[in-house]
Amino acid sequence: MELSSRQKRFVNPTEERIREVAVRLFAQKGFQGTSIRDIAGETGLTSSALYYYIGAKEALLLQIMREVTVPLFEAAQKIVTGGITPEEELASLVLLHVWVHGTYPLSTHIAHAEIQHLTGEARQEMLDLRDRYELLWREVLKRGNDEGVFQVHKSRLAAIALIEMCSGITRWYRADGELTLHQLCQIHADWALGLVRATRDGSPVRATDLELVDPAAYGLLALTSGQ
Amino acid sequence: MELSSRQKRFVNPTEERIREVAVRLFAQKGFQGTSIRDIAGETGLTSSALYYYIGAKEALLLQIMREVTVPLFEAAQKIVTGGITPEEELASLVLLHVWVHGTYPLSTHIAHAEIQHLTGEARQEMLDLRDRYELLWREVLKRGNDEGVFQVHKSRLAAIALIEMCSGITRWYRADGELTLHQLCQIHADWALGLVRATRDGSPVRATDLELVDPAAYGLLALTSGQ
Amino acid sequence: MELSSRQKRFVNPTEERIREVAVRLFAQKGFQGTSIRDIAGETGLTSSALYYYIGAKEALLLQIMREVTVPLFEAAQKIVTGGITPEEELASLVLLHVWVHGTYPLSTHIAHAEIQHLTGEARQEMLDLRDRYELLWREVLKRGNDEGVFQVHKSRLAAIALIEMCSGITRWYRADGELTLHQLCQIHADWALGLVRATRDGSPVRATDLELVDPAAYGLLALTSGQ
Amino acid sequence: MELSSRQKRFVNPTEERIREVAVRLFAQKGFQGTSIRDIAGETGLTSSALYYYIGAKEALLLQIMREVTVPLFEAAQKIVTGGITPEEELASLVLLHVWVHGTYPLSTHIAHAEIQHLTGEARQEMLDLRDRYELLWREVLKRGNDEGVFQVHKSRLAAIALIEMCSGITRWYRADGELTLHQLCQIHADWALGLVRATRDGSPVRATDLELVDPAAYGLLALTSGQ
DNA sequence: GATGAATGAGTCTTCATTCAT
DNA sequence: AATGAATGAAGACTCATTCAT
Repeated sequence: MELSSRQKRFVNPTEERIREVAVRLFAQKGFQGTSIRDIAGETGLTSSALYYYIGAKEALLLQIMREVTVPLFEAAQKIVTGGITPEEELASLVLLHVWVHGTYPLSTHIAHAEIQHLTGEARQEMLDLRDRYELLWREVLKRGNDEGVFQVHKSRLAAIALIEMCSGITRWYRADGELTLHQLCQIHADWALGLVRATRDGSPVRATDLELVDPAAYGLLALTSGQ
Repeated sequence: MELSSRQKRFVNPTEERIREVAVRLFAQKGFQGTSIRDIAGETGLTSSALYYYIGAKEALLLQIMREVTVPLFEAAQKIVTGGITPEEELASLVLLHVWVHGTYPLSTHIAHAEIQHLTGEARQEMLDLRDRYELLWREVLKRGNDEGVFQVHKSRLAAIALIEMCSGITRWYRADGELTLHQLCQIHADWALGLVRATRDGSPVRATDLELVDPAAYGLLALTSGQ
Repeated sequence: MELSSRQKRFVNPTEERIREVAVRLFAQKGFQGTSIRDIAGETGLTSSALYYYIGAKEALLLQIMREVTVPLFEAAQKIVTGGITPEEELASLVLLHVWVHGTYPLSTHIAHAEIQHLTGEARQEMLDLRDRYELLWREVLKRGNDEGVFQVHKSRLAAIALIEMCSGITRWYRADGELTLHQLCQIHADWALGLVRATRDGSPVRATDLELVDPAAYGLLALTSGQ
Repeated sequence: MELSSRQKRFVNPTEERIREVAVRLFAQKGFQGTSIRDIAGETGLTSSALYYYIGAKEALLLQIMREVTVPLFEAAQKIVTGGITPEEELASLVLLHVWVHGTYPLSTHIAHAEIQHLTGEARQEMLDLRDRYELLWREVLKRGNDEGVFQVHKSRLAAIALIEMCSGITRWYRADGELTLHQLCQIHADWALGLVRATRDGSPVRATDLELVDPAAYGLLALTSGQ
């Protein structure tokens, strides 16, 4: 699934608009449930004009997925190589994950739910990325376990369970709730530390004990759409 | 979404076969991605024959969803009214949930992922059921909190987080893995107790401390398909 | 290119009508120049009804091609194994070819001109059939040469040249001309004998010298359409 | 079908490149099967740039056809008015035809196969040219017949048959074969003389008996593309 | 219990072409 | 001399569904 030449250039207002609409519709009605004409209609373009920009419906899906999963993965990589304790790493991963999923609940939901509708290389690319992302979590769990800070066997399963738990937020969170996204991040981090039964010096580690960087400060995502 | 007269009767081998195939295909390719002809083809029926049994594609989806969510909800209700401690209730809910999701990963995945493709009353029915199911968990959390056994505020959020965590298993579990489903249930129950920071008499509650009924013993689901 | 199950059955009036129309349109406007809607329109069917019968546009083309090329090839095979002289064989092949191309000028023209629009196995099948057909002619030429009846080197080239010459008739012949198809067959046979400089006992062989079976007598083609 | 002002100028490297690509693609995939974007892609131009040069897709086809059919026709005219014997005329026509078709197999194939995709005047122009070309052959045959050199009645049919026979070469000939084009020309001329049963002074006329100008010497075609 | 035939609306996508710049 | 953006019509094909039999 190569991007058409048009797509390689820098962002362009029409492309942005298309992506915005597509993200909204894919999230609402699913990839298969959204027709090219739906997107064209809400964008104010003809469906042939859409093809000038996107090349194929699947390419649009891939683009939307990449836009949110690639930066998430890269930021997670940086956390893991940062010379901090396992509990800090885990909490940071949670903060990042929840922050990204809370900031871009639609795109992240799509990235999670529509992989099956990619085909060929594109699908493999996304599956690989997901696997590598899970691996990062898994290694943090393993190290925490080895150092006696966590008590969680089956790190692969636990990684999946933790990620799923943190992704649940996309199902209900919208920016105008009573809790700030920052608070939500903290709460989830604390849950994760509880789940892995993190203890340091005999007493449970709480999220509030840790000094963590607010993921908003990373400025890591310059997404123009994909809320 | 009324069931056609035919569908009210007791299970019938052809109907079962249809549901089996549909479950497999819906899980694999999504509801919209699966055509009536796909199902007919794999069942060995004509698509018009299918209509004799199912009435409409959406009715088939609803049936599949109900078949797994209704018994799950009813069993959960029984747990909650059972006069046991909050930690036992929570652990039992987890056991039940993981056991059902591990036993019927395809159907439960569909019930989770395809609600958006139901319309009208059917959709509302499923949304309500999901809400009421979440409410059961939420109340357990609240009681645990009130009794000082759990430390988890935001019980609504925590309920969702726990349920999502326990549902992650459908993404990878198949019956032939190295862990038994029984072990998986225990592991998840322990994680849940950790997450809510369950303590009794000053020390953390572990799943192994509790005497719980094996959900397999409930015999609660007589699903004929929908693995 | 498998035929859909529908197509395997015996001829059916609707299918026949479709094939008739398709043959006429493909011959007139080319395969690519003919749309499914064109065919549907002239058949009085909707384009979706068409798909019930044909499965795919390419399958329709393949069917039309097979219907005329397979019987032609099989009849040619019988001629070549018939224990007659090379000049009789050659003349018989010409008679057969001209007769088939005169009787079904549209289908044969399509079979000749549209091979490139088949893909995959279907294309290979038709190319192979054409090659094997040419081979039959070639072997007749070679044997005639070996026996000193013909003087034509480069039998492969000559075979192609002869076949092309005899196919030219599809460009102009329609049943209502001043010449009967029977006369046309004879004329072409005589040309072919001249081209290969057939001589027997020192004098040129003429088509009228030979006793040949009228190909109409073969009753070989039961084509219902495809004139 | 008027040529745009741009096209009337002398050949230009970009135009040549376009024609080269178009000839290759039209021959390979047919006129309708080749899109303007295909041509643009292989030329390295945008499709709008193409329009600057060609005006319309059909004009490109007409150009390609003219480029090869007009010089062929004009050269044939010169042969016929050249004060030579009918057998020399016929052989010369064959030499010319085979030489042109062997030298430009793609363009000649297109000129033969895609007439139906021209419309209006352009189509008429090409049909007329083809008819006038056939007429030249026909008159040669008639004269040969009248003079008792040929024995071929139905000169119109024979003309078509001969032309088709000589055109068959485009189906397989490429410059790198074992036979030179010169040899091929001779062989075809000899076949033609055999077909019409040319005899002079009681004995068959063979191509090698005649002194003929090598068509390559005419220098008649200054085609820049269209191999 | 089941099917062959059919439909109308819809699917994604490509087409030749235009035109302001 | 060339292009980026756009379009409207059309392309092949699939959809869920119906209904007489």
